[in-house]
Amino acid sequence: MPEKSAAGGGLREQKKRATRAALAEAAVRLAAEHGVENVTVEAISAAAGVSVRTFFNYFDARDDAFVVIDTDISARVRSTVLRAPAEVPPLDAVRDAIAAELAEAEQQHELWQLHAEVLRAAPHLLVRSLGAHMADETGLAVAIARRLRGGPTDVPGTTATDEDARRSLDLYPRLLAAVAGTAVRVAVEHWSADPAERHFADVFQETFASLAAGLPAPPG
Amino acid sequence: MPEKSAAGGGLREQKKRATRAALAEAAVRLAAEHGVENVTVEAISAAAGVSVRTFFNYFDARDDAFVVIDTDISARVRSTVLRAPAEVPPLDAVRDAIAAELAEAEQQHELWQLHAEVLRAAPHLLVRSLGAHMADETGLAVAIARRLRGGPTDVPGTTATDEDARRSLDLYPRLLAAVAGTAVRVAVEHWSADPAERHFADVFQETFASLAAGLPAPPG
DNA sequence: GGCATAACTTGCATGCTATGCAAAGATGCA
DNA sequence: TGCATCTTTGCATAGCATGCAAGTTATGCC
Repeated sequence: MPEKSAAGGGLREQKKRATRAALAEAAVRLAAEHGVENVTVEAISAAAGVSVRTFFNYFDARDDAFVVIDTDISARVRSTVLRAPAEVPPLDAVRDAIAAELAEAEQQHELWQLHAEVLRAAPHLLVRSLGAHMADETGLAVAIARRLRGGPTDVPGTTATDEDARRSLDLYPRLLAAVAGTAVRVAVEHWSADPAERHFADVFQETFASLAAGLPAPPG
Repeated sequence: MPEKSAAGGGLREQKKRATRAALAEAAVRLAAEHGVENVTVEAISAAAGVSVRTFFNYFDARDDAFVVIDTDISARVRSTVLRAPAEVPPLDAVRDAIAAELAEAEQQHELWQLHAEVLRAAPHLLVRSLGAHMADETGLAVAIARRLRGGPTDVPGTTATDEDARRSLDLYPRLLAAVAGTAVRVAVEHWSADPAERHFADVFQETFASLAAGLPAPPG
């Protein structure tokens, strides 16, 4: 029964963390061994030493147990984006924030490996996973929007193209957040098709480079 | 019991299309009226005039009924992309193919509107919708890849940067397909938040313009 | 037309997923 | 210690999803 990162306040809090982690870990290990579809909630609960009913106190749906390893990744991405120097372009800021998180995650290697394996065998879970992790796409969009408002030129007055800018501003953060998430997913999928060939970081950077260049046809 | 677009081969084929469409339409209408969570498979099946068991012959899961409205949109997009003149950049080809389909879809206005409404009220369905699009995504990626191979310069021999190009080629079509899908979703979401303010086509074009420019920070 | 075949639909049986409720147990605090 | 609060659990219930076998309907071939 491993604990989560920062050991929070009281005993209750710790126990909850431990239970959630135990359930998630049990789910992933069982799935790696027997295949996702052959793992029942009952089995997961038993392996974690709690009742089935308790499982559903922690997860809204069976699939969610396979999906969330670290709950607050998206929060960290948001705050990293906000802390980036003002002169860094938004796309770069998002890219670097995500890259940092991915590098971080690789340190929990073994479980992460299993997790990736499980997700690769179950595409519908991969969607759910990326959806869950960075996913409060809307949250990231808000962070980006805030970053833009408090941006480089600390805005004296309103310009002539004001209305036009505001409209763009609404659309742009949403688009950037969504596209970034998609890019990560594509990078992971492409890389995991043949993990040996290239480092993931390499694929990741190429993906974002293509985005930054406006998705031109590659030479060839 | 409306029929689908191009009336396919036999009577069976037609009936299947009709049944699937009836189920999907019933699902969306019931969801719009009573809320997604209050619509049972039984109700959908009854409204479509088939048994519950038959529902599951058409959809793997209840939620899938709310997600796919027109099955062969993606097929038409693919073929349009392939038919585009060779000198058109990939991103533009994809944009125009999708734009054409969307213009088409607006003729079924009312149902489409309902569908967007339902998805907006049910975030988890939107995730699932993503999943559905991902299936098409691979198909679109293949079309893009083929288009690139049979592209402008009809490839005499292999160049020096060959390996590099091949790696890019694998990643690029996937990325373009995925990002295009995401862009459409974002455009729809943004537009549907306030449909009166702008024409959808306008938002759509702005979205793809931002992509083509490499997602630079908007002026402001 | 009439028949054999393949495809589609249906009801039944079964097992898993998910939620509400109330009782019992664990924890935190004075 | 004893009270207030949160958590866990079993039970009941409803809906979701699949396999199977039997009944219906289209299709192709004579």
